[in-house]
Amino acid sequence: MARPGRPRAFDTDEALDAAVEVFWRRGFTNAGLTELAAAMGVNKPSVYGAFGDKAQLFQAALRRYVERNMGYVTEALQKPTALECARAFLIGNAHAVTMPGRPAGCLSVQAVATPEGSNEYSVLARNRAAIQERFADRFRRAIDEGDLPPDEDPGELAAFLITLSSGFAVRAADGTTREALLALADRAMATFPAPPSEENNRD
Amino acid sequence: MARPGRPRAFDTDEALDAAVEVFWRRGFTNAGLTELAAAMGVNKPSVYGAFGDKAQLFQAALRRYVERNMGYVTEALQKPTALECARAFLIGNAHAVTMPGRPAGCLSVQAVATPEGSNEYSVLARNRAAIQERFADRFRRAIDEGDLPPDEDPGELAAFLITLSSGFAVRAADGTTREALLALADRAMATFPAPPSEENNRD
DNA sequence: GGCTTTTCTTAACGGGCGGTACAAAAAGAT
DNA sequence: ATCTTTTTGTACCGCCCGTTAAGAAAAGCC
Repeated sequence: MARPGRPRAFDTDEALDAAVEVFWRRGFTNAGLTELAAAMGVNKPSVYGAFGDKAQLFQAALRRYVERNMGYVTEALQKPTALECARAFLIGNAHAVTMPGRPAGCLSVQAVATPEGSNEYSVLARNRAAIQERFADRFRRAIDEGDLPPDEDPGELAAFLITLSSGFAVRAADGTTREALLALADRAMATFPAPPSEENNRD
Repeated sequence: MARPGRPRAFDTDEALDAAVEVFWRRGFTNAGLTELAAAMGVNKPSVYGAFGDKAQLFQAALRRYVERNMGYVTEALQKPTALECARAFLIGNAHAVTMPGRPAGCLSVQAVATPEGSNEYSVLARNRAAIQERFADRFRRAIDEGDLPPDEDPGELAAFLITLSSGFAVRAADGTTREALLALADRAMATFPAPPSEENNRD
């Protein structure tokens, strides 16, 4: 089982969690390798040994961030109706960007100011686009199921949600409270289109 | 009139415009002084001579950005009704963050990932908060003028607009088109509360 | 003409950045 | 025990960062 060689003296997942925290708080460029290694409780060469260079570490951190702090996205997508789905997403996002004891805002948005055209930037943009696409798919299904009006634009509706969540992330980083964001989520949901007619699926 | 000493060989306003462009495209941390000076068409010591250090240059650039690229805020605030005011702000913002030939997004949001607690960060956050407060004041007046329902929350309404505009900036930086943002602005305006009753001011 | 003042250009400064060479240390393999 | 493999800690690399020292150049002042 155990491979030969000196065993790693630290838990890679715990170290990665620490890296997530630093990138989340400081963004990609501002997070220094010395700072990262210190937060991870590890020497710099060990970081390179376990994760590769800074760019690879960032991508690993982003993946971990998504799976540990963006579970609300998948949960929201599983709600039975489009309306519940959208509401759960906004509420989940408002909570995620205002978690007590964690950095305010969203790792993905916090790192907007990475060098343009860099791999880091496009990874973040693609991440947002992928989530948007999942919601667009969900809303297309909702139209098929008669859960949304057939003339509704599922892509635009998804874009609306992602745009709001990006805004939430910026405002949370500015110090906006969870309660204020939840109130904004409520307000935004007032635009959400009602089903075409009550309990009338057209299958 | 003319002071003694060798005259400055460049136009400080033009140089500042070039600095705005760089900060806008790259954010505070990613914008290097070598890069800034080159874009400004000036040697580094001249930058220090004319603007002070990087932080002061950034603040000067932000001030210029506000007065040259955020005129739509003041214009929107002068609209006769709260509804027109809000709509003009969102449409103006959608245009501003998608100006052809200029960086996508907003300088103020692009620099979110400045070191937390730094002067640069708090200057940006205060800038957003100040704009939000101007809209809150405008909406308070609208309630007095019977232009908004008296039970409406002017601060929350203002926060909603600022949050949307922050989201617009992030999405524009991601490549979202002006048309798509304008559609989102339309959608958001659907939530906007109507006046209490038609053409009925209560003065 | 010199003298003063200001900006110009050139060339560098210390420091922190991302990244690594090296050898000691700790495990399995034989 | 000795060899091989992998991680560890230390100490360092070259580079680019923001910033500045030094002196030449260009204006007004007298």
